[in-house]
Amino acid sequence: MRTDLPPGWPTTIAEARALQERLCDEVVTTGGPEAPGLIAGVDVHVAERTGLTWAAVALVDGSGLELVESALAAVPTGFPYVPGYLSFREIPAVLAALSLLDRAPDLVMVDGQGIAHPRRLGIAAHLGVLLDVPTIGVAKSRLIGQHDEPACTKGSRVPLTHKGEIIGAVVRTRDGVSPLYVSVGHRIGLERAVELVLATTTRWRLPEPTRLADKLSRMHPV
DNA sequence: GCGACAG
DNA sequence: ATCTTGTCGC
Repeated sequence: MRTDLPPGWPTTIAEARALQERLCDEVVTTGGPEAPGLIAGVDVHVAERTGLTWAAVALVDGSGLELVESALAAVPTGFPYVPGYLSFREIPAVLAALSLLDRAPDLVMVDGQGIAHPRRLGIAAHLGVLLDVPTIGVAKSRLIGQHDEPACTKGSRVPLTHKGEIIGAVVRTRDGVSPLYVSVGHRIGLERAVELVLATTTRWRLPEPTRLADKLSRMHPV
């Protein structure tokens, strides 16, 4: 798995936008692992006080959903939060954390959008292209697109559309909780992405890989 | 010009 | 994301 930060990493919005417009053609929106043996969940926390961006990775067994390995890494915060450019703020830390894993994941679930993005390259899609590994975007709120309200029961879903395209699905992962925004990251189809998110969700709103990564990231040293 | 806006 | 305790609900 290629976890090195590519040379010429953008430092300005203009450079970042140019990179997104160039990389979006490399995203593969079909396929997906049938039964992923190892699924990684990633989450990031920015510590304002220390100027550090922490990334946590939770590697979960695809069948039993138990935690098999985890990693935590910090990198100096190098990019501001600008809607549409989240990857430039979080990916450096995420790659650092992924590089610490002993085993490579068959699938990565990212806290954020996949192709449900203005230029179809949200953080999950961007990370997938860099790693050349299947990824799914699992966001807690909407960035772009319109949709109806899904029924309140677990498993209910409605399409998320934008400019006449289906860019994701709004999925109720538990009865009565606010829905998740699931979108294709890389090397997977939307149907498979939604199936895998639901299959890895147990008793909480977030699927296990992402939930465990979130819990871990809240335990960063400082 | 005005409002929206992942984490 | 972050600031932040107790509290409402199942």
